[in-house]
Amino acid sequence: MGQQKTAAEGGTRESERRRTILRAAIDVFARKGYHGCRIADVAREAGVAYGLVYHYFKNKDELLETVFETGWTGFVTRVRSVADGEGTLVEKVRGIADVAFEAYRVDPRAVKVLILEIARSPAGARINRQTAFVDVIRLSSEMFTRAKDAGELRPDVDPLLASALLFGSIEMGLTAFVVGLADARDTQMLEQAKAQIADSFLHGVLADAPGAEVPAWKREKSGTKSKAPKRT
Amino acid sequence: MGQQKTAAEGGTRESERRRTILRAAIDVFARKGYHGCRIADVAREAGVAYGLVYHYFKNKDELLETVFETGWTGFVTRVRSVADGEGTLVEKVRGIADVAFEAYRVDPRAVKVLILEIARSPAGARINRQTAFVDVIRLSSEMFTRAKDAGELRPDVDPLLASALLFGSIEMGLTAFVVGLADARDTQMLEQAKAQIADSFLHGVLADAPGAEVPAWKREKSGTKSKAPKRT
DNA sequence: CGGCCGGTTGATTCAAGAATCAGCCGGGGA
DNA sequence: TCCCCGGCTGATTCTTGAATCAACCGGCCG
Repeated sequence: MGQQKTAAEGGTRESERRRTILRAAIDVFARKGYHGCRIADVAREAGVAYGLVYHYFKNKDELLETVFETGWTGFVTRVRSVADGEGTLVEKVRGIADVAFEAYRVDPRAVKVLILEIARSPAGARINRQTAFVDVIRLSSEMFTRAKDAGELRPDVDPLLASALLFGSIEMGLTAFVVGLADARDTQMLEQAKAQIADSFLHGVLADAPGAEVPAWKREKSGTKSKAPKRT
Repeated sequence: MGQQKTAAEGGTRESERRRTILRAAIDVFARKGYHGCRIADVAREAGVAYGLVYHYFKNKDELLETVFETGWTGFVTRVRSVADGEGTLVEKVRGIADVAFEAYRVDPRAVKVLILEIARSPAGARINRQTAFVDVIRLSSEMFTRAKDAGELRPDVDPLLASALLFGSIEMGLTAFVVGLADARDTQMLEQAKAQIADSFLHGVLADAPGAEVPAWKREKSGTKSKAPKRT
């Protein structure tokens, strides 16, 4: 490839080739799983010689590690900016769900790899993967702590656990798509899932108790059936 | 190994070995992960000859498969009996959280393997693992559908998604312990987590809107079945 | 008593696939 | 023009660990 990006531009030292390989790795990992594929598969997918993979990555594990860092840091950054930014807890929770689902919309394969191969990487997984994962939980945990102090959160809710539950919901919601339980082609459905995850997390799934004031969460979208809950 | 387990007693001496191996497999998988361990590790852990593992199990994969079936079917059975049994949605949700956390209390290692190695087994995962996993979601999804018809569930909530979210919450809650984010030694904490998961899922995490009636979920311990909608 | 038989052993075999390495190629500087 | 250099190639080597297998117990039955 003639492309002489070279160091001249200083910026992204990352050669085109390297990125191609990374991209191929994501696709292959998503399709056959980390353990279920060989380096040769990645090379073929990238249209590159076997050895070149090793030119850019020390070994197979570093390849996965890089896929992880690439995708994860972006996610963390966005989540952080939401969690640490201005806004009510409700907005922030919605914002975080937004970030996650947007990531999925943009690159479902990458999200699949993150969820399937890394979030639950087997115990052996050295390095920081697990750590990084935990970091986000902590990050959002702090958000909840602040919200709690502000009285936005029920006082008997543990922030750390709340944080875990939020991401658990998001992850499993996404997993439903990843696994094919729900049809990801339907953008509509993505939107709805995102909304419901935030809603359920914030307000619960129960029909409103009789006599309780009906909150306005239904108004967010088509407020059509807004009066429904009222049971006897 | 000298230890002749009094063969005279007849009974299940044969399956005794098998069970020993299975137990060892769970422990080793939990410690080093399926891919991170060799059969030799399992054999050593079980105090058994390498070859014997292959006498009882066709191959490494069948070993994992068996661990899975053993643990999972028990779980599914319990969940089913709760989901299909009598009771309000609130009780059932609590019941399901109960089942999961009890399983963890009884055998944390096994739960760890189920969560880490199987629930999210990489794409390649043959057989029904993924299917079985999806089945529970469906099972509980039906429970939610019924609850929805009975007016217990908010009408704008999708049952399938609700189901995914419930298990997502439970799983991530458990993961917090598995990963060491929370201290599992503290039985107290297990109880609290369990309660909060159900509470959050049912009622949300938000502080009550001003003026709304305050339900009694704060005292999760003492028969909270309070005033949930009566079915039938 | 002897031979059969199922459970048991662990060294040996074998395949997969990770990692290496001896070069090739093409551009650019001398 | 020729040589150097670094990205690039892919056959070869090496490691790992799964799976096999021939032999070994020790009870039990004939």
